[in-house]
Amino acid sequence: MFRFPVSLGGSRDETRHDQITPLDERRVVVGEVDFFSDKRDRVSRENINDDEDDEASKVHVKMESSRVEDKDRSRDVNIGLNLLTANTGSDESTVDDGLSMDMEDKRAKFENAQLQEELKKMKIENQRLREMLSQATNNFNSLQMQLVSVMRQQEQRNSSQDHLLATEGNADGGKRQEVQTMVPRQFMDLGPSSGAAEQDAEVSSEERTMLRSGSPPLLLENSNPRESGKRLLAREESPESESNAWGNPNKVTKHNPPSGSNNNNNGNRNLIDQSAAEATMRKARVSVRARSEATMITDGCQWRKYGQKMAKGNPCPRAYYRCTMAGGCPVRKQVQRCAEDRSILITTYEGNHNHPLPPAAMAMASTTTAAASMLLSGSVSSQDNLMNPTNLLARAILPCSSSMATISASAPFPTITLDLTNSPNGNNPNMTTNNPLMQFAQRPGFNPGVLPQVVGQGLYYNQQQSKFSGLQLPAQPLQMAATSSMAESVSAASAAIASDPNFAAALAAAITSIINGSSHQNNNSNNTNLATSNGDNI
DNA sequence: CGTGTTTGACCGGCGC
DNA sequence: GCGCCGGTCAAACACG
Repeated sequence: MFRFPVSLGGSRDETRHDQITPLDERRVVVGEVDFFSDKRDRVSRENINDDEDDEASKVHVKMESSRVEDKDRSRDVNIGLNLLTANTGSDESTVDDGLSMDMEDKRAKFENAQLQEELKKMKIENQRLREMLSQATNNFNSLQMQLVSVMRQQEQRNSSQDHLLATEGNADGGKRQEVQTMVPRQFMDLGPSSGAAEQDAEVSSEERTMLRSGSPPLLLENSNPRESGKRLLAREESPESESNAWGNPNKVTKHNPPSGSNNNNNGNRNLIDQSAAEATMRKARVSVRARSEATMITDGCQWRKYGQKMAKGNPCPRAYYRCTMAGGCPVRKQVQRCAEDRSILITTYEGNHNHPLPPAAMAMASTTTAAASMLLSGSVSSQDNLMNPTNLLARAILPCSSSMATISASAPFPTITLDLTNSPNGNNPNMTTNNPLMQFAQRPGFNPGVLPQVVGQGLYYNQQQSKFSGLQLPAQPLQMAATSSMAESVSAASAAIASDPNFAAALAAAITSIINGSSHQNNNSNNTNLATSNGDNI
């Protein structure tokens, strides 16, 4: 049996932090800093509320509703009460004695109050629906524009590919040129999808490998007797991770058959494409810059340090960590202090978890995964250190400024950097207020069980999940996941939007992921722990 | 004794 | 081919 804590707050450290004053917090040097603690959010926005911190979601929901009620109460003064007394007065007999008059009056008031309560609820619901509609419309427009862009790119690619096939003699050079021009789109297909894009993704992935390694990806493992095979195999902690191709990215590409015939490898195409996509996903990195005096940020996962190196150009050593929550989990992270500003901690995540995550870990995982999905889906420009200002989806998920999130697709790995060190308020050391991803993850009402499943690429549950039977995550057939998860994801996303407009940002990434045909398995509806702990989210 | 950390060695990729 | 560099391994060590 393997159960994760259901508290949104995650670790006990957070609970402790909840009890200390900001002054204490400054004094205490913690071992880790948790960017997804909802404490600060609550302190800043809900300091009036003295509710217990047992369940952050409940607290938040309570506050939100009370806030609305306050707002509506003021409306009552203007509208409701006057109407109420006027109406009752007109309806009642003017010759009644005072006692019955009072009773009737009270009853009428009570009824009117009830009606107004209903009215309030309907107004709130109406407003919520409007927001949903607005968000959905925005996202739809963004996606539509992106779709058009993608289709255009595909057309260009197809035409250039035909040209390449015609001039097979110079295929190599031609491919290189093509790949270079297609860099922003080369990660387009992350999962098993249909259509030409799949083929293109496969091709471009292979070619990317060729470009990176400088050698064809074919049979390197066997062709290199110089213990490369031994080395590579030794790097895989478990046969599972190797079998599902979530291990070393280099190795993954080496397992792929040659891309010599970049079309009609139908026999293995799905497998190849998936491997390529997974390899790409594994390569993608999400870097989080945040101010912290601690040695490592708390992201809810368990990490084991496996190395430390002095990186060039930085006097601070870089530490390498591996996720140890499950055997063979390919996720790794690097932690290093910024050379310019030692108070900035740079944490770089790589890979995807192949096991269920506790709620505390889902926050960070979903954030980084959303960013990675966005990066890999081509939703953002891969121009180094530039966000394409015309990319609406990228702006939807990272609308604040280009200084907050930077994309780097330069070799060796495409990396998206979430910079949490710049605050519009200037002095907030946690710097999360202008980051929708962080806002979303920080919200007390945030249901960490929603996004990870919506963002399909993110929290990858493979067949190893049978080890974690305590989470009631039965493996679903892939096809079923592809169909049912779609509807459930949309439903979950809608629900989350209703509770939080900021969810739109995450939804943008989610939709991107879905559109890209990610082969995620939907465990949201099955994860009773998460569902029950945050069920009163709306 | 089990688990996690440290640290020197090793490997592959890449540029010259 | 060589050297640099990032990343990883694994033996030694520390700790509870």
